[in-house]
Amino acid sequence: MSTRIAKPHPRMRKQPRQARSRATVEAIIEAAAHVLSGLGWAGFTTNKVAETAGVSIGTLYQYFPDKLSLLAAVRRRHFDHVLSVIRDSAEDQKPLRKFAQELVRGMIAAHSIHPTLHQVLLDEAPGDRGSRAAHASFQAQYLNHYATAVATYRKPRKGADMETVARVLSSAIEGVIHNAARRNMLAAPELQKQLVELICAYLSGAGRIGR
Amino acid sequence: MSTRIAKPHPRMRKQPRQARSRATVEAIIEAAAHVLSGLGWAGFTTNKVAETAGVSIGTLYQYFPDKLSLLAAVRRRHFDHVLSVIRDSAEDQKPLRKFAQELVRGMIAAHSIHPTLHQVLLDEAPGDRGSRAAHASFQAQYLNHYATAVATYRKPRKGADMETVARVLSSAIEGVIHNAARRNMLAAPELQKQLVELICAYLSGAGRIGR
DNA sequence: CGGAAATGCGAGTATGTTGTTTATATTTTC
DNA sequence: GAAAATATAAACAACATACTCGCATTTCCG
Repeated sequence: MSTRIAKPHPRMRKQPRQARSRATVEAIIEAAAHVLSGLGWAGFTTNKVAETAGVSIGTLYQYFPDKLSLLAAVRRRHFDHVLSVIRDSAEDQKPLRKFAQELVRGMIAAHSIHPTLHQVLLDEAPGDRGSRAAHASFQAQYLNHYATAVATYRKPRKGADMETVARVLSSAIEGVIHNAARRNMLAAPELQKQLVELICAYLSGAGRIGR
Repeated sequence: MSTRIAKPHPRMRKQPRQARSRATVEAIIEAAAHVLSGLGWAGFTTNKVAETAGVSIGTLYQYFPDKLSLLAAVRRRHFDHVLSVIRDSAEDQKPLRKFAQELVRGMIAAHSIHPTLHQVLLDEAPGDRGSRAAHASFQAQYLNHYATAVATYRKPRKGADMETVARVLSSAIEGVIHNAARRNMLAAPELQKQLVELICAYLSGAGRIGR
């Protein structure tokens, strides 16, 4: 076989070796997340990202072969973060309310840094061309954590598809948080309380009043 | 007083007089909604809209002075539609479950035509420059209808701010529908049922198990 | 120190996009 | 059949923006 091509990672043009460049790369990704969240995919330009990062455009292209690889880096970082939040809030057995509280607190915290990043990543930005598998994997894990929680806290009822319930729950939470983020209301404690109550009510399954 | 300036509407360059042109304008707005929903704000170009409408670009500019006025037209039409759905589902006294069912059915129907239009209009597209008042008015009415429903069906509980509850409810519903739209799952009856249950559970206020 | 490697710079380019106009053709009205 | 209304699409001008390249600066290490 021929020699391995010097391609350490398909997503990075040059591997940062010194501490300085590692900080630079971090700054670029952080700036990219900031721009993406603040200006949306339409306003996500490489020049803007470089400027925001306080870095030259040339420097950016020294580490990221193109715009999409930068997007992919942001996506990876954010998804890893969100995933860890969900995992933590459901890790060991705890009362429903406690679970809901931790989940809400965690999700809100995760979105407080870059309020609309999550939605932009899911809706506006183009899907991962290179690693569709990674994206699907995230979706699967994400849903799976919710499904686990549902299975734990919700008594199985007739004809209630686990997956659907998990999807409804997750998208409802995301909807509330996204909406609050747009209004800069993420910090409002009243909102957190209501979101917790929504979760608890749905999972403990009231509503079937008449029967 | 001086003569009224011949500016029938600031949003339309030329008023369509014949039936043919009225159909053209309608086709343009419809195409605009379609493009906006399918390609997002980033893909929303006047040329694309004209092409989709099966109309020349020149024709488009005969009736819409610029891109934003076209966007405004789409927004107006869509918001009017959504508003009427909510109004209808809460118009007269009916049991909670009935209300929820009609609301869900109506919202899903409204989103089935252009699945992601609502979100694009709210998130990606720039806000109305000309008629900020109109936009605010929509928001107010929208929330108000929800608040009314909340007041009707939810027994007042300690420290539960009506407005917050209404916002949580509306954004949760929007989140679920938006998410389902992205997956082409709007038609799934199981999803509708779960969404109804979510609404009922939250409004009838279970969840406070321990007390 | 001092040379080499790593890192950073930013003007410049090339390429495309896109909103809009305009001169012309076709259709409708009366 | 003339005038008004409507439709056409080529062309443009302005702009945006992803990306390169040659060179300057900093860090590493003997």
